[in-house]
This record gives sequence, structure tokens and C-alpha cells, in this order.
Amino acid sequence: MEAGKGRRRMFGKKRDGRRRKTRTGPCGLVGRPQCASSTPRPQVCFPSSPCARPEQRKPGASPRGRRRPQSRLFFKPLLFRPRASLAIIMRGSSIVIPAGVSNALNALLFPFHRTRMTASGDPADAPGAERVRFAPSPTGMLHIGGLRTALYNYLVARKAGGAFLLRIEDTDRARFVEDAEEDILSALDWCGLDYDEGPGAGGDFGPYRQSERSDRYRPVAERLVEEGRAYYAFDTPEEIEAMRDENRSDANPQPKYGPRTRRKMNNSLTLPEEETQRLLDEGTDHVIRLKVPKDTGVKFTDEVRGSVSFSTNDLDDQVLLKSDGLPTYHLANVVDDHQMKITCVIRGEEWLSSTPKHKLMYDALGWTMPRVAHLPLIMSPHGGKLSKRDAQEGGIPVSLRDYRQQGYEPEAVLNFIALLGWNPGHEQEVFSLDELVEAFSLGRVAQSSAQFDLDKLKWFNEQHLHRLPPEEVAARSREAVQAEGFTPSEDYLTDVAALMQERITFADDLATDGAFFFEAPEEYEEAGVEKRWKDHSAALLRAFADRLEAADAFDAETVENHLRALADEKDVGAGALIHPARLAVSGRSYGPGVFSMMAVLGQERCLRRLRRAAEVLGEGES
RNA sequence: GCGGCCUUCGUCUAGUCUGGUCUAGGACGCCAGCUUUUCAUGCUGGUAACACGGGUUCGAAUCCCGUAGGCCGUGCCA
Repeated sequence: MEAGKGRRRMFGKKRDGRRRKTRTGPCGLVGRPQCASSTPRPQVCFPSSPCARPEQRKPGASPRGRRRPQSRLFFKPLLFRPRASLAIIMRGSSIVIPAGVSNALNALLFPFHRTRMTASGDPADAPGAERVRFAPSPTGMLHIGGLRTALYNYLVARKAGGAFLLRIEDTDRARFVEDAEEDILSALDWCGLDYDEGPGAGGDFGPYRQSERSDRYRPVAERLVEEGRAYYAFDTPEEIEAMRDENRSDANPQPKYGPRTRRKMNNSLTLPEEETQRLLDEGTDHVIRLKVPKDTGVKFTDEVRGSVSFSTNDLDDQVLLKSDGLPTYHLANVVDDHQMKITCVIRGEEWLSSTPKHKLMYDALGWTMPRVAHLPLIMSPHGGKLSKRDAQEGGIPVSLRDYRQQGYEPEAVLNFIALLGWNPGHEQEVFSLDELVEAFSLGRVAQSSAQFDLDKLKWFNEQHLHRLPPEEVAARSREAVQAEGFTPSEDYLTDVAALMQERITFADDLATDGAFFFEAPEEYEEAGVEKRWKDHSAALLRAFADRLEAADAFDAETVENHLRALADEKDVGAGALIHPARLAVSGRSYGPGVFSMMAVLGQERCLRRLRRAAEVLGEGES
């Protein structure tokens, strides 16, 4: 039941509180009010609408917290909405309409609306079978924006109990980058975004690399040619450039290969049939272009933006099949999404203007376009796209590889990007991946682009680090600790992590901020010495060391008791001992509590450090 | 140029559909205080925004029109 595909849209427009510029569209008005309320209502609606099958409503489309009061306008749309009347006629009947017929019917009745009413008995379209995909192109290292797209797809799939697919869009041989695919795979793996179908994961709709399904595209393009919806074009790049040069003007700096110019070009529309055939037979380089209709509106509903419309006059005759025989993104994307039974396309906003082309193709092919959701872009803190320069000059991680290298935790990265363009509608900010799945809905995705905020990312990293069990923090810091030349035991490193984790930003900081746990300080922080080291400090520390040497236990409490007892004995404040002891033991004037720090360090190390400090710092520098 | 999308504290955002409860809420950052042997955490408080101009209305962040700005697209790239 492809019918489900139109459903979310009906909600999309009104279901939440977002501003939607245009809110026309008959179905939304028909289906919505009932669905927003649990009150039983008369069954007057489109057979495929949500009210007919409430259990099928996708969780991703869940409305905002606020319940919509039952509208007094409920029956009004029925009076003048053509689709609604159709619904009434069909209500209760169980006729199954073949997709092609229903598409044609819809196209006839509602030329500018996407098809909503299709019916088929395909089990892959079972209720709740949401199928979404992340379709990166292996042209470089995975970008943070790409990861966010993957995340949102993942969230939608998991929440709906559907499938998350990974498809590699490698149709551009010129921009292909050798290790890009591997980088994508390892990035997803690092984040824990597992996919159900894709390279290496199998699936019933493979292969999942477009280069491996290249024989599937030409027949589709040729079918469009046969049906008069596309045509062969033999123009060389130079000829096209010449046409553009000729037509270029201030008013039209980028002339199109379209309805107005295609008549003058070298293609199967202008050439005699035999000539076209001859060129084809001779294997002349050619492309297949979509024949974009003139003066036609193309309208669709975007899950995050509501209704969006374009005029075909702003589109050019999109190349579908390139002269190397490979499909362009547009063709491959449409064919694959259809063949893989994708129910919702979630991608970056840069694709919004391509969507009308896709819509035209779906319509020409008699296929139902999946729902679409265009995500707002992630911008650099300086405005504009997040670029390599931001990474190099601003220290801003851009590719996932940067995040890893800079020591960010995957949980934090996911949490941060999830909230860059989406919010749960309540005040929770720190989320685990599972919690994100639970809370996510496409309807709460923002429409405006978001600037990257490094401080906030760091804050998220701290938050997640604080919540991790010490053993885990220890494990994650291991590599960095070892890189510094330290090889602490697992237990010891865990104890250190427990003390340090709430005062570091990255797990790796354990190796630097906690270095004194692994090697004795050589020098003592100057400002600290100046402030805390007094004339009597050396003597006090020696006495403290002696006392500790005789202690039979060395836990934090024991150390503290001894220190306080000694302070009493010597008639000084505890601070007179505490601060110099910290300096002695860590070389610093700040850090974890001295007692627990000393307990972790152990008796032997502490005695040595206490005495050495007394030696080196002597009778006071101040 | 044209087309589309977007516009609430410095930043991420709630609120906009269904106008009053918004003297606009939360978070990051920053500042101050509390807790504390230090630092940090934690907690409390403070700082700071409805792009602009018209209109509709008793009432507009919210609806309408316009303007400005930003972004994306405008390829045999994806």
C-alpha cells in the first residue's frame, strides 16, 4: 500500500506549530482533524488517509504536544475539495486500483498535486514499513552535515521500526575518491549508526552501490524517450556552451537547455528519426534529457517546510543519462529510491531545488514519489558553508575524521548535531542515541539553517564524558595516555578517570591534565608556590610524610585524618598543609581533592613527592 | 539576474498553524553568588532577542502585504 506515502504529508502541514508559508492542499484538510483527536468520528475521508488507518501513522510525524481542538470547519473542506468528494465515493469500497491507473486518475484530476492514491498489494509496503536511506557520494571524507542527514534518517527508521539503508552514489567517475566509501562506513560505525541494508550489510534490494547497478538506469531513461517524456541529445559540451554564450544576457546569465532552446539543438526532437537512429547506431556520444514541460507548476509537500512550488520554466532539460552511459544523480536517485521502496527521502536543503525535477520524473514514470524532507544546512560560525578553511583556521571539526582526531566522543557529536536543527519540544538537552530515537520527529526539524557552535559542542562532550562510567573514560583515554609514554594498569587508570572525568573536556585530557598521576612533577607551578608555599611548609610536609609513613592504611579518609590531626598538633589551619601537599604531589594548585588524589597515588609515591617538594622548595620563596 | 527556502538573545532554540496566559521561556557563552581545602562539577541569580516598514484587529513574535538581509539552486557534480 503505497497509499501510506501520502499520509505523513497530510499531517505535515498542520500537525505541528511551525510556520508554513503555504498551506494549501486538499488532503491535509480532510484527514487531519480526526487524526489529531482520538474521538471517534464519521468515516468520511480518503481511504488511504490516516484516519482510515490510524495505527499506521508514522511516529516521525507525531504532532506536537498541543492537541488540536476539534475544528468546527471539519466538514467544510468536503464541500469544495475535489479529492474529498472522490473519497466519499470510494469510501468503504475495497477496490484495489493498480498504481498506474490511480496515478493517471490523480494526474487527471489534480495535475499539480502529487499522487496520493495508489494501491498495491506489495508486502514490502506493509504498515509501518518505513524505509529511509542515507545516500552519500564518495567524493571526500564524510562531512558533519552528511552525518546529521544519516542520523536523522536513522532516527526516523528506528523510531518507526522501519529500515535504514545506506546507498553509495558513485556515478561520478571524475570525482570519485578512493577511500571515501571506507571513511563513510567507518564514520557510521564509530557513531553506532548501524544500517539494515547497504554495502556489507546485505538486503533484498541490492546492490547498494550505484556503480554496481548501472544497467538499470538506461532502460528507464529509454522508456521515457519512447513515451515522449525524454529525448536523445547529441550536442557536444562546446555546442552547449556556444548556445549559452549566444543567449546569455544580463537578464539571463545562465541560459537553459530547455523548452525554448531545445528546438535549435541537436537532438531527437529536431533531427529526423532516421538520422537519430543512425547516430545511435554509430555509437555517437549522446545523453538523454528529460523533456521538461513548459509553463507548468510543480508542487509538492516537504515534511519540514510544507508546501513548495516551482515553475518548470526555471528548470532545464535535466540530463538523465550521461554520455559515459552512467546516470546522473537525478535519474539514479529516482530509480533507486523507487526500486528500493524508499518511503521518505531525508536529505540536505541543497536538494530542494532538484526536487521538482524528480517529481516530474516520478510522474512521467507513473511512480509515486516518496515523501521528502529537506534539512536546513549547517553553517560556519562566520556564515556561509562549513568549509575546510573553518577546519584549518578555526579549529572547527568539519569531517568526521576531524572529530575523531580532536577527541570528541561519538555520543556528544550525535547529540550536538541532533540539536542543530531539531529540538524535542521540551527542555531536555542531553540525549543518548536511544533517547534521540524516542524523542525525534521530522515535524520538529527547524526550517532555518544553524550555525556551528564550538563551545556548545565542547559542553556536550563534557556532559557525555561526565556520564560515562570511569572504566569507559579510562578505556577511551588509553591511547592518548600511552602516546604520552605512560602505561598505567587498568585499575589505576580507572581510579584516575574517576577523579578527573568531571574536570576534563576530552577523555584524552587525562593524559595531559592528569599526567602527574603517571609521573612525578619535575617543577611546581610558580603562581601556586608563590601563593601557598610558606616558610614552614617544608617542615610541615616532612612531618606529614613521616606520619603517613607509619600509617597502616592509605585511603582518602585516613590521609585526611592524619593531615587534620597534624594540623591540630602544629596549631595551623588545615589549609597550611593541604595546599602545599597538593603542590608537592601534583605540582599544581588545582585539581581533584588532595585526599582522594593521594589515596589514588598511593603511599609510596606520596611520601616521595612530599619529601622531594620539601627539599626543592625548601624554606619558602615568599 | 532568475527561482526557491529562510529570518526570535552573540550562538542553538521554545513560542507562530489555533492572535491575548509572552513584562518572550530554556540551553551554550559571559558575569556574580552559594557549596568547597584548590580547580572543576553542581546549584542560584544576572546579561542579552521577536530583521525593517505598512496593514488587519480591542489586542500581533504570532495573520496579510511590502522591503531588506542570509542561504541554496541555476552542470553530461552530487
